[in-house]
Amino acid sequence: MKRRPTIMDVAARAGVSKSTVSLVLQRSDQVKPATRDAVKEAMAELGYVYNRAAAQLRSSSAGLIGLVINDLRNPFFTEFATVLQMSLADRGYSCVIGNSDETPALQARLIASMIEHGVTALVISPTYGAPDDAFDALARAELPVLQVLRQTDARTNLFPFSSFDYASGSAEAARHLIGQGARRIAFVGGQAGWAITEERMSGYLSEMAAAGLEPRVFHGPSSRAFGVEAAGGLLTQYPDTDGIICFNDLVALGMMSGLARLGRTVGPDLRLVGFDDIEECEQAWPQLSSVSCDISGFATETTARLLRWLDTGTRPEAETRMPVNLIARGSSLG
Amino acid sequence: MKRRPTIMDVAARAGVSKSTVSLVLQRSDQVKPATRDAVKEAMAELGYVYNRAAAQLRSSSAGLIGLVINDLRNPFFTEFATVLQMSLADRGYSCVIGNSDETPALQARLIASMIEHGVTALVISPTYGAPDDAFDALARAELPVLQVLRQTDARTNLFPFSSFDYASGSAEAARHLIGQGARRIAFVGGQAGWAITEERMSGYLSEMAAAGLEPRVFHGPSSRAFGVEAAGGLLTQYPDTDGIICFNDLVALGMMSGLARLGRTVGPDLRLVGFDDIEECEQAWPQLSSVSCDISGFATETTARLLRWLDTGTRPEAETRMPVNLIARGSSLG
DNA sequence: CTGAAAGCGCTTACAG
DNA sequence: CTGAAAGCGCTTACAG
Repeated sequence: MKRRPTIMDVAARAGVSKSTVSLVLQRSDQVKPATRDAVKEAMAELGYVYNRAAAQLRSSSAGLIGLVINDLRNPFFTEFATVLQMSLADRGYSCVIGNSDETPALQARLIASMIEHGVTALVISPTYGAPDDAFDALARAELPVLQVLRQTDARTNLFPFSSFDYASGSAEAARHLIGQGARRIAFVGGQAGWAITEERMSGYLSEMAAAGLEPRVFHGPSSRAFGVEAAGGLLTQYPDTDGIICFNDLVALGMMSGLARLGRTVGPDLRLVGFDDIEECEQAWPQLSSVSCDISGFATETTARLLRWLDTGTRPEAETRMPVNLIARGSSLG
Repeated sequence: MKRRPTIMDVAARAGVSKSTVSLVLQRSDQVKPATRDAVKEAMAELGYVYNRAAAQLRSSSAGLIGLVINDLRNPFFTEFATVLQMSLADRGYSCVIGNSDETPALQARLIASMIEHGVTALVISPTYGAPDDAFDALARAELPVLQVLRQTDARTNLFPFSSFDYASGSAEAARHLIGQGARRIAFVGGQAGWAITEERMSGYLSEMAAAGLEPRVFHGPSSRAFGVEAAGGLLTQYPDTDGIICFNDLVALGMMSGLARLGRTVGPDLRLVGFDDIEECEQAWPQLSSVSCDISGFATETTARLLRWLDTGTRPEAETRMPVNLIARGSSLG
């Protein structure tokens, strides 16, 4: 276990002081090019590796961003986390990541651990059901924190919130189904009481009311398994259903599968719309109509918003909503 | 921006020296319970937060594990990464994570950045096509490194490799299809030339040869999109195909969808088997037969293997294979 | 443009 | 069982 070379070793080899090496490391332009090159050569020769822990101790920033996600297995969040990690890596930042698995206790531990690691900032898609003081440790640490996709802490002035305009998305989906002739339209999925369920349902409820139609709502987990199971439950209770808007694509895709199992086909008699427009929608058969949320664009925008905050020191606006739009496909057309 | 309290502050408040505080932090049992409680109380009162960067600088370990994954969007790897992260969190470790996206240059940058962050160890499911010296930086850093799911560096004595026994899995799948009466069986998916493709195909090839049957192979990306597209290509070239083994479930699920689009149904005339047994197999209709790899068990086993290495200092055996087993479902039965 | 010096917040022998 | 001291590898004013 030989000692890793330090800036002292590099300095000695390059014949400069360690301050100069440090300046080269920080790409300072007050170092003469010739000196810089000599230092870089010495680094290469010695196999020098930058020690971020030491740098962080002194300057209190290690280029580490914390990422806490409520459900990393859901492809919607996987895509968000992956694109965010990759775009941050492009800008020289690393990511510590944690799946809170919709569990407040786990989320609390993850947050604490990321603060200990001295993350520069935190991006969190929070778990519902956590105590109101869940973010207090973050406030005390005076850490830049972005709430994304879900807002659980009301202090959006402290923890800016960004998401999609879900309400108008479900309104568009409802108008689309009504326009296609559907009348007995159900909303399926989404945990009762979650703010995001309310948001994704609100446009449906208002459009149904505007059209004088009776809503029918089936809440449940946002999983494929629930969709499969809900197909039977829904058709038992409301056999005449002719349109379905699902809380998300997983539920919708599960529903398609559950309906197929019951011998029902999705199409003119039973129109189906999902939410999120994950990649799989296009590959399903029939192709799944969905309210498209550009999650990859949202992730790069999140990176941009965060780095602007870190660079300029000005907090982003309290709430931002990215537009969504319905992609109508075979499951609700024809 | 007030200064965070340090162990000095805690020591002062508790009326002990900072060494004692440090010992409490490390759960040393040479501190008298009464003293320990006093220190803990002082910490709580001051809102003390452990500074891992400082600890790491001194002791060169921050409880950070690096995780480099070739394709984080593939649910098989997502599940692995998620379970690994969660089981490591259970043991007090955090994860820096990076998606190399099957890109050698990205992988190299991720590895370098993780070394700079001073990770305690690295778990990598590597990208194919990287230069032979891709792992050299890791060897120089003398970092414990586990190659998982794919082996790209031959030095398994340095970088122990663990994966599944894919060859016997595809053999079992082939025997199953032959037993069900299929004779014109194709293997679809997997990039030509990748070791993992060879492994997953080898059992199929040997069983076909043993049964005196002609193999038919369609290589391509391991994605759902490829599966959709391959359905047409396969049936055009070999319309009489009566059995298909796919490189992974994504290809198989895409294939199911592509076949449905062409008006073909999976079942007695065209039996289908996937690989990995991701959760979706059970929810598809017909349910998808698949070679089950217990990826979640593999992830917790990886955590155990890694921590054993860190705790005892003895490197795990050079190669480990977890058994797999075929789960026969509707797509290949009846 | 470069160097000497202090210090970030811990851990780790070493005394006592 | 507890304390005093050194040092991990950087960055950051401050001189020159």
